[in-house]
Amino acid sequence: MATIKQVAKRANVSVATVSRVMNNNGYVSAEAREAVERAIAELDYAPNRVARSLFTKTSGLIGLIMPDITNPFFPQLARAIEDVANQHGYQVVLCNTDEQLAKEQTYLIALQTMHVDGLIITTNHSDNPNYEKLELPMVALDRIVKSGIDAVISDGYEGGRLAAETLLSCGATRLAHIGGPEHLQTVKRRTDGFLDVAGEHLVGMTHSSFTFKEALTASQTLFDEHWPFDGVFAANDVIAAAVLQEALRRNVRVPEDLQIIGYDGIELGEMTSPPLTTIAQPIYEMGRRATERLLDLIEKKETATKEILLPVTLTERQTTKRKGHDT
Amino acid sequence: MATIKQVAKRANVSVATVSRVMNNNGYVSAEAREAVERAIAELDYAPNRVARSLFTKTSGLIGLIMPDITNPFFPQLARAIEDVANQHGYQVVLCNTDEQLAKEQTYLIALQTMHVDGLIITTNHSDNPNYEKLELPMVALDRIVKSGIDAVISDGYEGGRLAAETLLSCGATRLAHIGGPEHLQTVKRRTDGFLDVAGEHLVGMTHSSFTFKEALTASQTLFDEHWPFDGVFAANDVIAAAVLQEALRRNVRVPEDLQIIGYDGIELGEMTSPPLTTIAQPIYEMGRRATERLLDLIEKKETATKEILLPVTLTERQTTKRKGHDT
DNA sequence: ACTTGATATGTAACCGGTTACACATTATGA
DNA sequence: TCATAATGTGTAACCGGTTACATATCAAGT
Repeated sequence: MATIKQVAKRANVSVATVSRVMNNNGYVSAEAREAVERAIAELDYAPNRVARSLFTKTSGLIGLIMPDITNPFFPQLARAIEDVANQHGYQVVLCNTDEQLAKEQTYLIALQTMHVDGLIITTNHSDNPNYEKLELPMVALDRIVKSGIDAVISDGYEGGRLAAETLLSCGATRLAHIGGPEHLQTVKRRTDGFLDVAGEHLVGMTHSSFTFKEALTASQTLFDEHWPFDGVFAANDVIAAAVLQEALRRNVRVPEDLQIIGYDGIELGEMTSPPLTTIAQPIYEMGRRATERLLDLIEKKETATKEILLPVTLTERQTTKRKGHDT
Repeated sequence: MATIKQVAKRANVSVATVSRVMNNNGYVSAEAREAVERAIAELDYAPNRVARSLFTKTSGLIGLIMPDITNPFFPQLARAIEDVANQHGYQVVLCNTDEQLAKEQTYLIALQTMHVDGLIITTNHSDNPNYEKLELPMVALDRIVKSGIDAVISDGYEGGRLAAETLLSCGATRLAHIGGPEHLQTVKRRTDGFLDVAGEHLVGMTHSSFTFKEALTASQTLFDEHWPFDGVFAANDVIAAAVLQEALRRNVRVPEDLQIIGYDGIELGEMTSPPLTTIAQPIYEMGRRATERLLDLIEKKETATKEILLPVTLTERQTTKRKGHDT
């Protein structure tokens, strides 16, 4: 890799001039510029970002902290983030924390010492003190961090309500629910919304983590302890898939005998048989907005904290009956 | 963030001594060491990786180039890679190329200028010349790059054979196949293995990309043009899920009337109803091995090229009939 | 007692950029 | 015509580490 010094020598100018044409600032004569550009082309020169980073204290790196990229909700988010980061010339560093404080702490230090320009956080125990003392632009995504940190979330409460309303308007009368991990506020809101509308119709409820295995166990518990019910709202699509599988295994017909609504709108929902009706979050959009916001924080030095709340929509597939207009 | 100079001043030593205790090399007296350690603790000092990087020309970063993290095969791979990288003090930079040469090229330059220590490549047109001229340790994962680049792959040919043998030994006699993208050698081998064993029994075959939507279209084509068949081998689990969905939609019973075998062994396979029988690649293991190999290349300066071929296994779930020993 | 090697530490050069500053030269306006 | 501003360019300091090299002390060996 050529260095700026080599370019300077070849173009018969000083490194300062080369730097000026690279960064397009300061005065440079037309001839000098041309000479430098030719030298750059000939040497296939690209400036060393590490060196630049040392001086400017910006790295073009953004840290992405998530619990586990393996959870099917996150890849889409990561993709959106990486896409817009990349469009703006940033790269993203992937960190899986498994929600372990110790791992988070280690990553935070690593990211800090490598001078990332900002952080997107899709994980945290809401009591995690690590972030607040960090002096880095950051935005929480699908999570709420209590102090003055920007957040991009979707309207879980409304989503929960929508799920209940849909189930009810599709003829379900005995509702059940499997909630998600209780420490996740954004997920708890789905449950809150659902319960507020379900009211008297609720006949059973349990909780599960977002792993399929546990969701299956939770589903079994739900069936064992609360059957019969004719409408289930699951806190995410993975859990919904588990409910569906368990229902089918018990020869319960879906949607005839039991209607199921999931949450998230991940691709998995299309792949089950029958495909899942779900409350879809605008996942890609959430990632995009979060990253754009972060870049604003980084580049425009905005400071006012903002919470961006995105709407959810019902994606009707085949685990619910058609309501209203029948085709 | 404190600098080495501040630590040195506080400990009443020179920066060289601080550096020596940080890196644990050179001679340092017990008192000096202790003073430095105290200063480090008091100032909460962590060395600036950018500065270190500039001198040492190593960054502790490895670049991960994949087509699309959104494709459910890749998150597990990414997780494995990130895990072992992290255990060795490396971070990973995520790059989604969509298999576009231009994007790859851009990433390659970006990664190079930020001095990544190595590359893991899970994508490429086998004719891509970009990598060969790069002087970076790298290993191809689930892909084969023709020149002398290390590769970690699983035994697709054997997997294809195993799929056919399983179908046959479970009583299928009319076999069909949906292959993957034809430019992917590792995927083509699955088809080769399958065809070699299926032989006369093959009644239909088509191809599909790895998106669910296209797979669904391909499935429909298969049914429209080649039905009846009683055993299908799909080139990956996403395609298998599509075949399953289409079969069920046509009221074909699985596995009674039609047996289906997928490939990959991703979690999705557990979540369909019924869950998919599949040829499982040791995905996490592949990611792990690739990363370990890369770190060897980086740290031990190994040079001999190696191709690591990992075995696949049959994961029997419920889209095939039980063969042999009935429980 | 004197050479020699091990131990200990500081100074300064270096990595490859950016930019403040000094110093020209040329254009502009009074 | 001359003061002043705009333009153009190079030198060197700086970012925060690492390490070669110089220097000094001390213990061991002869």
